[in-house]
Amino acid sequence: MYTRAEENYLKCIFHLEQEQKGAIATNAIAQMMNTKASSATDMIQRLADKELVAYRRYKGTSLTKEGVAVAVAVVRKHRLWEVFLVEKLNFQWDEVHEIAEQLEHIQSEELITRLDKFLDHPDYDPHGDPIPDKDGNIKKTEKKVLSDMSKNQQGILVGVRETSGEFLQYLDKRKIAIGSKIKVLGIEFFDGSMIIQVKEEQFFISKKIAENLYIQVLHKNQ
Amino acid sequence: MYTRAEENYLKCIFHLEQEQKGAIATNAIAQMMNTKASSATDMIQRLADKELVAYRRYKGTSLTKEGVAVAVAVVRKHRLWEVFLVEKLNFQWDEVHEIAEQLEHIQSEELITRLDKFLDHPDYDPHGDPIPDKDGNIKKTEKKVLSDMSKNQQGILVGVRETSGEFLQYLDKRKIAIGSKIKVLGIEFFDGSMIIQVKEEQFFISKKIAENLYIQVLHKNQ
DNA sequence: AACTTATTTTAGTTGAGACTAAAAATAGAA
DNA sequence: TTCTATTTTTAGTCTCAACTAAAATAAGTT
Ligand SMILES: [Mn+2]
Ligand SMILES: [Mn+2]
Ligand SMILES: [Mn+2]
Ligand SMILES: [Mn+2]
Repeated sequence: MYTRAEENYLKCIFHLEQEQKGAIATNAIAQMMNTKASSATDMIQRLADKELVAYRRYKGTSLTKEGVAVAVAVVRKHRLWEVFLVEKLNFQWDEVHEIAEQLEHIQSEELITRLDKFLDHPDYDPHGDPIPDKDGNIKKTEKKVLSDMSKNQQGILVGVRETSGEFLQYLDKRKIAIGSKIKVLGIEFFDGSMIIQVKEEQFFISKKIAENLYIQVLHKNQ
Repeated sequence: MYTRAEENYLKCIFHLEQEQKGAIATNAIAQMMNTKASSATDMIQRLADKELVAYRRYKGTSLTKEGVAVAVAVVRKHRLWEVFLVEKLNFQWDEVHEIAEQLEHIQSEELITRLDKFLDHPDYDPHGDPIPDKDGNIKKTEKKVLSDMSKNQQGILVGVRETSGEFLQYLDKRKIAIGSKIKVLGIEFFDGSMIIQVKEEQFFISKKIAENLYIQVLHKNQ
């Protein structure tokens, strides 16, 4: 078994590897972990001793096979608990992350197996992120960020990048949710802002918002 | 917020206070916590600094009002989670304690409020122990241990003292469960063993078993 | 009361995981 | 290439929660 801190660092490195290719900088890890670079170095070295990461000083860090396995297991637990909180306890999707940050560290294979079954083997969490299966396989949907779409394209909102309460509440207020059909009506080239259509309503959204919405593009006949 | 270790010590002291009156000996705490007396002293002194316990060196420890409140909140969480594990995830009653030991430390008022509602505000956990309400009130039933009952008395099994897997499986094997009606058919004065009747069947049980079964005594007409 | 034993506390270490400050390495600019 | 700014690592310190060994206190026995 690994400690809570070890699990959190592994998960952090895993998420960073999803976004960038190549070794992860110590500073990036420290920043995401809300800690100092020296603390990150410290932990990275411990993880390297345990062969959970490959680490070359000054060069960066990457997860080993075992490191990935541990990280994915934690992500699986996190997302399953988020589903539980929303589906069974009726939390809003912006309220569950902090609690799942705690629940993801509960150690019991059997618990997760049964929770997964109780939830009817969900494929996605409330934010549209895929839930790894028991063997660590992650169903990856080819999605693009809304800001990369062009005029008149349309698609389904399948996920969000940001998960802060403020952002999710911003979406709620506009009734934009996972599964919403979104059409790009116009793009302002100067600042990347957009006019989009969701159901009957049209919204102006900044580039910053558009960069945090994952869309599965629909083609003509869909 | 208190640390996991602090919560565990407070809960431990709480349970000891339920069984004995007066200040709790350091050794008793150390023993229940599976640690050394010196470690217990250390933590007790920290708890005393935070005014969670009243402590007089060499004399013993007792919980303050605040200490009781923290302990009861942890017990509430522990028992609610046990109900969840048994009622919703279909665990056996002997499998849930270890997992609940972890879940009881999850920090979220809202989570417990919603879990309680989801479970339909249960009064007792799977082992027959009362679940404190949100304000810390514990419904105490006057129960006695089976070994204190006399011949021909009968009652309902309302709780177990031991919660080890071996003991609970022993009961399962004999189909003795919370709610079972038990009648004392005979007592052997030499060793305190008993012959009891449960439904249609009769069992011989040792004094040790009888001391770990809590019974609500039924009178003549019940 | 004095001696012996059991309990409890103190003193000193350890490891995990954080921190600050200083040193070392790397990358970018001149 | 050499200087400078940035990144990263090392060294040393801190707190929490455990440990062992030794000292202090309490309890029990003769
Ligand atoms: Mn989350
Ligand atoms: Mn999520
Ligand atoms: Mn329990
Ligand atoms: Mn219980």
